[in-house]
Amino acid sequence: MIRSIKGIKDILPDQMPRWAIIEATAHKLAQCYGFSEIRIPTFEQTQLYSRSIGESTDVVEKEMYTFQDRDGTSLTLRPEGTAGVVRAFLEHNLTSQLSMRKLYYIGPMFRHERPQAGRFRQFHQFGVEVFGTEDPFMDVEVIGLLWQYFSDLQLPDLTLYINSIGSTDDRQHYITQLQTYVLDQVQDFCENCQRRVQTNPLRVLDCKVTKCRSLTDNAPKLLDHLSSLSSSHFQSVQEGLSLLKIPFTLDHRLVRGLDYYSQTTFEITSSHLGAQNTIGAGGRYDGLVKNLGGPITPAVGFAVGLERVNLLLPDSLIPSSPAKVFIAAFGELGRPTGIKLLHTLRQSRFIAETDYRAKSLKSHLRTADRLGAQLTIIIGDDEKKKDLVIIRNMQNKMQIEVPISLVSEKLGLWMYNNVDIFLIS
RNA sequence: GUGGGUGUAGCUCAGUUGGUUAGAGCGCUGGUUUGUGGAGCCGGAGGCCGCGGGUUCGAAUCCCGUCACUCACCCCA
Repeated sequence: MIRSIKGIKDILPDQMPRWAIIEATAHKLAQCYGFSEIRIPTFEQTQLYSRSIGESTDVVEKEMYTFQDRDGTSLTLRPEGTAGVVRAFLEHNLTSQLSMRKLYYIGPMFRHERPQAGRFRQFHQFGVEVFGTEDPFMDVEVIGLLWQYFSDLQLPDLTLYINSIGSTDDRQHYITQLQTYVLDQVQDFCENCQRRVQTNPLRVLDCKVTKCRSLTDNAPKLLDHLSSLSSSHFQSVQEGLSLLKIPFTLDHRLVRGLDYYSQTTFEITSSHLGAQNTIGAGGRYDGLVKNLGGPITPAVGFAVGLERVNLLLPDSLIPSSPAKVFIAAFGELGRPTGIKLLHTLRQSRFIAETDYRAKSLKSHLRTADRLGAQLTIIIGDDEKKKDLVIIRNMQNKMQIEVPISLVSEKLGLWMYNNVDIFLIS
């Protein structure tokens, strides 16, 4: 048997109502905040990702699905959304049309990681990007949208962490200080950190090993080394969040793993998720558009892991399925009449179903029950001869006889106008 | 890439110190007045016990390998 690829999951029908809510809420909210949807390709030239995410990041170094096109160019399945959005933004000159551009996307992303709770090789993200303003209140708006999204979906026990990693210059200065601090006692750090202090020094800060954490507790803080510009930007972000009453926690260890981030970074985690507990995260990336060959354009955005959202989504949000009608048609005369009625009802957009395999009324009713039908229309030879059908209320077993020509009308009254047709007869 | 755990019916799992035709619950299907569903009762279908090798008179059970799933490291949404 051919199985699906490791870490790549089917979303089966019973999960679809959950996904429908997750996506519908994203669309509704993003548009409410003034964002327009964009659909970008699922694969691009490899260099788009390596250049924007960063050559030495884990994502680029060992997690991308990269392959050769027939002409030899290197292509990659998108590991995240921002790079593609920026590329489209530049390619179609969305810069010049408006001074500010707000875009959102929903779709699958691909990363070759070892699967784990809340982590898959194909997963889905909802993300937003704002181009063209460095106003700290736009950071607040983006974080506010993210917070509102989770709160609309009633996800439990969330914490918002924020930090600022400053400008490129701020970081350069800070990193040398951090390195001296770490190298001073480098043998006390874990192997990973001993390597990281050279390759990606900031990540030493968010090492999970307790020994490393206590060592870095006293390390110089990035927040103390921001330029006055960066510092006041971050100050304004915090004031904005307070103004909107969005609770947040400062976390000086919050360092994003993708190279393009600058200034504000943020992350929302849930305590119900296991090891992969980040459900949404993002930040500013003021340098990326220029890096990819565009004009200097400040930008800010986030991405949400929708599988993780699904893990937290309470059942109470899933709407009950709409009313269904089942046609129990049997006998030489009843069956064709019922099939015709089924067709008519569907043309009137009733949700109607039958079971062609069922021969007896009993088996019809059993299927009706299993499908969760609210009403069953019984039509056998006896009914056909009188041009009647029986409508049975599956909840209370009440039945009425109705002329075939009036079935649609009666069903409409019962379903859409709340008329109890079983009492009136 | 590195560890730990788990692989028995469609699903959730039992299976005793190796011992005969491998079990349960749920689900599916049929019957229980032949035209009235859900509950009860009775019956039925459905398993190369993940795969390959080894030990043994005998392996679902012990050993080795392999694959898959899963959790964690790592990384990130």
